Amino acid sequence: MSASSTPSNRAHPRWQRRKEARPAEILDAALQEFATRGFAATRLEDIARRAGCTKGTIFLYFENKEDLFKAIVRENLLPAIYEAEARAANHEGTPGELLRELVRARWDMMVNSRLSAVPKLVFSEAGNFPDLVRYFYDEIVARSHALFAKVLRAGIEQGEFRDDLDVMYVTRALMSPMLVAALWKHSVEGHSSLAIDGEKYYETSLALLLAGLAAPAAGGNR
Amino acid sequence: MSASSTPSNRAHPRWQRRKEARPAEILDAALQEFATRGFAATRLEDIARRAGCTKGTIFLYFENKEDLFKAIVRENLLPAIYEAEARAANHEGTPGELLRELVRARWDMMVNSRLSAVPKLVFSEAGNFPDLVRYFYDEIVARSHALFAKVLRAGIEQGEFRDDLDVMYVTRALMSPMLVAALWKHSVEGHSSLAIDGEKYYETSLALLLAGLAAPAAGGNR
Amino acid sequence: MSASSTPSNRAHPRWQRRKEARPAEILDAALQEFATRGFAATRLEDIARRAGCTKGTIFLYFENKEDLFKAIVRENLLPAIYEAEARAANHEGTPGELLRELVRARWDMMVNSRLSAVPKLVFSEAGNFPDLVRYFYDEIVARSHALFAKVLRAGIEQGEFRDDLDVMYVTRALMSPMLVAALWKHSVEGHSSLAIDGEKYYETSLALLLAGLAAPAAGGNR
Amino acid sequence: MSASSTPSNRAHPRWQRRKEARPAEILDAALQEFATRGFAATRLEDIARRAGCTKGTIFLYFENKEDLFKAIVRENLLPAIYEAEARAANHEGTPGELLRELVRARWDMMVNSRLSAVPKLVFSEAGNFPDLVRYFYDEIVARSHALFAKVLRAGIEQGEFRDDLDVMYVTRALMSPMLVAALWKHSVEGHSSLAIDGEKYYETSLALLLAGLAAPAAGGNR
DNA sequence: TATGAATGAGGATTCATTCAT
DNA sequence: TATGAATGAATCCTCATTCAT
Repeated sequence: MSASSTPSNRAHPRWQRRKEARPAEILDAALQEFATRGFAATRLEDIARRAGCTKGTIFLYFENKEDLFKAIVRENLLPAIYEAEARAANHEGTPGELLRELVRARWDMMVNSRLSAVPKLVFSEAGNFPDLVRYFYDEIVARSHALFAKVLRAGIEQGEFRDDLDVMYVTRALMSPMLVAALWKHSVEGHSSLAIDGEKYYETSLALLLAGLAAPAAGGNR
Repeated sequence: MSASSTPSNRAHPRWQRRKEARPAEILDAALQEFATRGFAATRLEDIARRAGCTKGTIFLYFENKEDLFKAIVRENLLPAIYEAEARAANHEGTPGELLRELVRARWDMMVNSRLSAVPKLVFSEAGNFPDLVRYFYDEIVARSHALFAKVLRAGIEQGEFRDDLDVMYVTRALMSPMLVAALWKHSVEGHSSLAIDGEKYYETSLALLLAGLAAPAAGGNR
Repeated sequence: MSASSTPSNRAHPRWQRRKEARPAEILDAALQEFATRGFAATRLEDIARRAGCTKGTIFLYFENKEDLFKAIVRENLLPAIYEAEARAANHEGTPGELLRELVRARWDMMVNSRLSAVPKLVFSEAGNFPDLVRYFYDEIVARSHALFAKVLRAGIEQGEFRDDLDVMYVTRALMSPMLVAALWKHSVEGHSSLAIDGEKYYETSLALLLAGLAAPAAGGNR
Repeated sequence: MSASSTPSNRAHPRWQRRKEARPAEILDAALQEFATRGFAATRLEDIARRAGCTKGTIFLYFENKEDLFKAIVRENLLPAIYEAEARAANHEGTPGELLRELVRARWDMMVNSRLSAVPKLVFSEAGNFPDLVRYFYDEIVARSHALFAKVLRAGIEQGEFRDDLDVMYVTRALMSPMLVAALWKHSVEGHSSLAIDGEKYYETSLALLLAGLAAPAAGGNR
């Protein structure tokens, strides 16, 4: 509408800014509500209230409830995943170092960020949205597996990692704690007083898995 | 219609009287449906159809939909957990052996049995049934943690397990693959073609975690 | 079934007696329940419980709920009304005395007997059972009016009652307290602590109405 | 469809926005329907149709069916009763004149106005809504009794009314015809052709009761 | 004759969606 | 663009009625 790129010199900046921010605000509110209650149990009115608008407004930006749901995954996930892959591609160091870094980054995305709600959602609603599962699997899970597998194979070749395990299942083992942490955060925590220390969970899991992954010492006694 | 006077050879008696079997059949059908679609999205009619009865029949045995939901966890879980604890109490062998056995038994219960639907349900519906979360935590999670922690501490004392990790978080690390496997089974699998090999997942995870848990070799070079 | 008229010499007297008493027991239970809650809000199970049988049994004796409802009025009312009319026909005395006696008898039937539930029922359910209203009106109300009117006219002719009022409306005035007393009994009383003294109500109303009905004294100054 | 751009000349806009008027319209429709069929037998759809809206709209203004029911009594009755009391307080004249006026005003409210449905409702539903009975008794019945009793006592003191009757029961006797007239109107009338002439009923009843209430003439011959 | 498990139509209630404002 | 009153399809739940026992 305006040629200017700075919002401050518009006539009605606040209102205007809101107009552009609305879809994202709604998406965000929806993500939280859906992750908390599930798709079916979430009322659009709850989302609207959290987004600071009314039910009707949602329909200005999204076809219907289902469309809103799918947009969450679409809009939230891809940018995050592209960024993650880009960072990984630029890394230098041993496979062990790279693996640690990859896991850390993925942990921060899947557990510590706003996006932690997505895995909860996908697991919970898989039965109602098979398409979503496929999408999530192809775009997130499979790509992650490929990324991790590459690093694992490099580490095996270089003798840093043990070579008696199926790489694809090692990847899954590395991912399990993240998934559980994300789910825990959006299910047990917040609805009870049963929080866990995420960092400690991360460190303990990683310590076990990476130690278990290390190639046996040269004249080793494993 | 038939000359015979015995009702049993009628093609389709309008209904069967099955007072004894009904509640369990309904509970089972409900568990599957709830785990698949979630509480809110499941229609009682779907449960009824799967249980081989009609909507109305459900209300002969359960107060309402919520009562039915809670009964699933109540009736299914406790017997299983008692049995598991009893088995553990009678075990003889090294902590390492006992730990393997415990994990295996828990895996079979949480992943391979009909009960695998329960964790899926609890995670998904935590936001709508906080009481349930607390119940599940107290009766299942906390008890399991206590059981595992005891074995872990014994192993540490006997020098079999490393002593630099927080026992409670080691327990969580051991449990993570089970949870993910159970969730995977009831979300990704069956709604897509993305099955995983449970046994391979089990073995790989355990191999990594137990190797990582082993105390460093005497003159060790870990 | 049995030629014998004494129940005591039957083979299974108690059970047998029950069989014959059932319809009446059910009708009676139904009358109470319907009068308390109304037709629609009364569940057949409540009636059954009060009658000491089960739902199914009701259908052995009555077509359906509506049939049961109509039977109440049919079976209960006519015998009572015939008896009342017979008693009135045999009376001797002044119109004033006869009127007192008629009112008293009607009061006992409509307020003090089990039948007091019927007027409550008829008023409440008139909208749902227009036939019933017509039946009740023709069989009870109209006949009563005719009976009372005859006595009133006799009293007027003999100079005992004043002659400036419409006889049919005098009848209604005489009936009003009975109706209110019956309704009160089955609505306000029993659901609150607001009982009234029926006899006092009777006496006061009658005292007022009969005094008001008396012909002005000869050289009267009323 | 029409060339005009004003929506008002469309044949049938799908719905009308009538926030202000709706509650009263619904309440009024509900009063009629409830009084006709009773609470349980009335379907919300009937009320909606009569109110010119759909079922859903009712729930915008009332919690549920029961709330709607209670609102009828709450909203309709109190304003009427306050007004009635205010009018009585300002009256001047003999107790006899005041009594006539009170009865007339009450009759108009209880028999001739839209509110005549309320007594019918209260009597019919007393068994299902004991709270309502208590409320109705305290707010309407008890207050009316007090008002009438005061006038009656004044009349007795001034020698205008006879002094041999319990004032509270005289009040009841005065009220009975009104109640019966109101009930008649909402039960027998309209569902059959059995209308009565309200004014004649009023006059006859009052003539009898007031004549009966008059103190015996000085050298009287009662 | 009596029971009560099972049925299924009916009605209250919820909430995504529409649309007048 | 935003609102929120109104809608009506969808679903839980009740209960009269049936029928195997």
